[in-house]
Amino acid sequence: MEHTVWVRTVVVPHPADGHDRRGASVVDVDPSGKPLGPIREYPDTTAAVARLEAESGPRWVWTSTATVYPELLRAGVRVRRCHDLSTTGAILAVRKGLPPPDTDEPVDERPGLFDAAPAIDVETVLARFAAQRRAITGDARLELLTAAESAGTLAAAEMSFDGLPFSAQAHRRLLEDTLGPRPLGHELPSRIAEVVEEISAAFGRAVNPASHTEVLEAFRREGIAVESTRKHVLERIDHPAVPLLLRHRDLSKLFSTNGWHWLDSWVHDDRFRPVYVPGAVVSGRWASRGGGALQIPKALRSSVVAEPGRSFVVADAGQLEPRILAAISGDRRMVAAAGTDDLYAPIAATSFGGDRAKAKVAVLGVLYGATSGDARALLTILRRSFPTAVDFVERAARAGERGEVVHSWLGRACPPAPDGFHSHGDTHARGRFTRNFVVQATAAEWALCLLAELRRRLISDPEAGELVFFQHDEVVVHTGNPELASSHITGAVEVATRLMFGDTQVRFPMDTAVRTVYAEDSGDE
DNA sequence: AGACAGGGCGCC
DNA sequence: AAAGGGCGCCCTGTCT
Repeated sequence: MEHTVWVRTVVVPHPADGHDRRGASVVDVDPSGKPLGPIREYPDTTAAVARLEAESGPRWVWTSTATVYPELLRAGVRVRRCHDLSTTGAILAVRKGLPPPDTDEPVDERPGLFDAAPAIDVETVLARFAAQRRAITGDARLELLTAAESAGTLAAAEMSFDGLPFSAQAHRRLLEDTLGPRPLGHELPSRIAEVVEEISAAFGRAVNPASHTEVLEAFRREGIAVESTRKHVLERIDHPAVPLLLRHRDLSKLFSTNGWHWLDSWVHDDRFRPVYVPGAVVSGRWASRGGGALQIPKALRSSVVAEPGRSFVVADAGQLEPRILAAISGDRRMVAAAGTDDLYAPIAATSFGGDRAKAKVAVLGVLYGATSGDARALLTILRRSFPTAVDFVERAARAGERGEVVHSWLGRACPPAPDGFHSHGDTHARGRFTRNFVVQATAAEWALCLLAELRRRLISDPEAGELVFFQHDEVVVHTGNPELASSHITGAVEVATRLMFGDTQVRFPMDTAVRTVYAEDSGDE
């Protein structure tokens, strides 16, 4: 999280020419991006980075971690710090009101179609870095945001490379128990085929349960008017096909999304290796491409099994977004509530006669912009005792409705409203988006600072284990020493909170569990 | 045949 | 238990 004392070293790998090794141009720069010496040429990028990392451990400046770091990891080379021009550039571009760049592939990494010349030269990289430094320097929050974002790109690449320990055997057992034996070719698993038969029998005719129109049509023939096939709509219908349709949906989801084909594609050597895309969500949250890493269904988590002699420390930040709202709004009573382990309890006591469920609905309504009568009424009650917190998000909502841009705590801008927004757009939807953005984006920043600090600690204390999973407000460390890993998580929470909010009263308690299997044994929340 | 939109679900 | 924000992914159905 430090951003000033290390030397920055720009590294520009030469274009790959089909050989195993490619060279690189390397030059040290000062914090403004001015070269401190000549440009050096190295014949082997990974060897050069490995040596310089061991010697001085600079902050590496490169076009994008996603394109440079994987080949270093494959060669067994890891770095501690970087400045990722791609994700930093995206943050700065959106702050200038430009639409977020396509994050699939950095534009400057795309090789020209016909020329064999370097896709990008050192001068261009130096100029780009200098321009970014000019935009960042002097803004401590933006320094923190971009440093954390870059650290996140390293963590993402490392987690994709290392993978999440996963028992293919346990997963196959789950699939066979639930779906039947693996089908051949394009056949349906036996359990799904049976349910399809039963559904057709219940309707007295062949019905494809995956087709909304066929299902709606089938109900209509039975004299049942139904507007959609959503679960909660179907559940209100008294018909023998309903439980079969819902069962079919569950089985199909498992088969098509996390079935044998998913296992073949994403799990090798008992590691699930998803592709994380840091900062791909407008709020700064990560996305994943393929494998559905950030939507691992609960049912599948019993297949996430630690290696023998090791375990997972699973830690998620409880009630993160309401606590973030307390911190950024500075609402005195909300901050006091967020200083306790269960922030809903004091809010319930203050505003809802001790009814915790009502307090929770009211707070979530504030965060998301409740529209229903019930939740709005609760929101009005909440406002009496917590006016500063409620006003904070309502101001963001009104700014959005006017077509304005809002910012997170560290200065991440939301994308501009689309052209013609006032004439065609749903101003209330935009208001709900900007209202939620200021909280969700700040929560993502807090989590990113936590991740960066935790990563830093785990690198300097290898006994403590490795990061293997990160999902919005949750980290998983795979470790042979869970007590040590837990203590680093606690320390990282404190550092992240201080970096973001200084000496705040708001607490960010982590629900922490040590397990050999990722799945929860029990419980809610 | 391939792109795209919308319904639906499940994750935070 | 609601209902709001953000995603990814699967399916069908329709368009080119």
